[in-house]
Amino acid sequence: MGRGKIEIKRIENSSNRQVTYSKRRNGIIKKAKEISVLCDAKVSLIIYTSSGKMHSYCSHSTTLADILEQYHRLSGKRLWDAKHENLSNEVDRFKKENDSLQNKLRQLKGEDITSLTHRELIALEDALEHGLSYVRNQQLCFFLFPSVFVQSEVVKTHRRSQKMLEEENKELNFILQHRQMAMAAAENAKEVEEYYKRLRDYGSQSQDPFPFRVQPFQPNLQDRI
Amino acid sequence: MGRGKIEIKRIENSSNRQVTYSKRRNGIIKKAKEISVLCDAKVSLIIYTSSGKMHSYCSHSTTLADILEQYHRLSGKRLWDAKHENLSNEVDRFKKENDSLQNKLRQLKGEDITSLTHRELIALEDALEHGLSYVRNQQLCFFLFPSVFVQSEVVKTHRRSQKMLEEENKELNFILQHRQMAMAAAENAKEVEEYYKRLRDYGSQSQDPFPFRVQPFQPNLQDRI
DNA sequence: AACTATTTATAAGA
DNA sequence: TTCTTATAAATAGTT
Repeated sequence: MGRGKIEIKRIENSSNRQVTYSKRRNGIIKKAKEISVLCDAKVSLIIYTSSGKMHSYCSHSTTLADILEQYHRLSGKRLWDAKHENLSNEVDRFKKENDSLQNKLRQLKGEDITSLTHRELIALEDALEHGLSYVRNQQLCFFLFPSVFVQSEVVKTHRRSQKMLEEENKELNFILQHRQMAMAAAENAKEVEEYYKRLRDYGSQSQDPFPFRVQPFQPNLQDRI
Repeated sequence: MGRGKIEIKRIENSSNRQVTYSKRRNGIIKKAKEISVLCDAKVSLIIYTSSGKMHSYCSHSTTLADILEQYHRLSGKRLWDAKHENLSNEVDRFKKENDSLQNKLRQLKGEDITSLTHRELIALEDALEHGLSYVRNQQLCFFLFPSVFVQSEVVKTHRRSQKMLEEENKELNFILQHRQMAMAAAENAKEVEEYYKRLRDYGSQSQDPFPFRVQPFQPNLQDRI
């Protein structure tokens, strides 16, 4: 219907295509209206091009949702099923992942570990120790460079120096203790001799034979380094 | 278009209406096909009468579900049922929870912690330490009762006794060190006096003034308890 | 966007 | 329903 007959195939000229689309779209929507009125039919028409513009027609006194509901009932084709199923699967997937993550978290917190094998326990311990070392290292970084973005190389280097510092500290503390003990020992040399004597018959006595006057060094001092 | 012009209003004669419906339905579906081919358009057409017969057309290479999906996106009108929306929400919820769990896990592994505050780091460290103590405790249980199902009460009790054991061990080690020192000090009393003298002018010398003969106790001995 | 020659759809009849 | 056909409607190409 027109000046010439056309073959029904894609119109390659874009503007021609656009014009034809516009004309025929109006035509088809008019037809849809007509059939819905003439024949008391329910019609839903959705039409859009690749350019994205969408037009739709839905016969009077119904909604698209109604029509789709009917479609669903009459055709038996459940439009949403595929989509629905996908979503359901997705939910399941996430649920499972969630459970597994929760489990891992609980295990890292030391809960629910009675069922683990020895090997798994060791792996868990390693993971925790690693985490702890990173966290402590980060705390140190935080303390030393509160406002600086700390790069991992710096972190590593720093970590090393931290270890060294700790070692040094331990040594220093040891020497300090050593000296304190030595000084105390010197001052209490006589008393020490007495203790020494007592020491020899230690074993027959149940109470501690060493009410030592020397200041005892704190056994947990190293923990506080 | 026909032998006579007709007014667009409901055709009251039922069989006429049926005939017209049939003819125009074919017509509109043909038009839908044509526009979809000519203009590269996506078309969805659902049409049915009160008598219940339904016909639908959907352009090639798409499905009705696709088109409705697009409709949803372009029009913003929701066609899904409540169930669907629930599922969508559920997926979102799980996704978020998952992200948060993943994040926590990463942090417990010591990753992504540069952005944490000091307070958060301390909490993290505490969590790791707790986890570690539980895991180590469990390892001990594993070692002690390899084939027994260990109930949590037993674990707790055992943990307590382990703590006590550790304390006792520390004390014993301390006393041992103490005595070793005392014995050594007594034996080296004279030397000690000399050291003591040296100690007084300590500060002018750069090298260690205390080449102590007393056996140094191992500073990491406690670590090995 | 309007025009119009032509094709297409279809109303009425069989 | 389907076929036929006269005629209304739609529209391709043009302005």
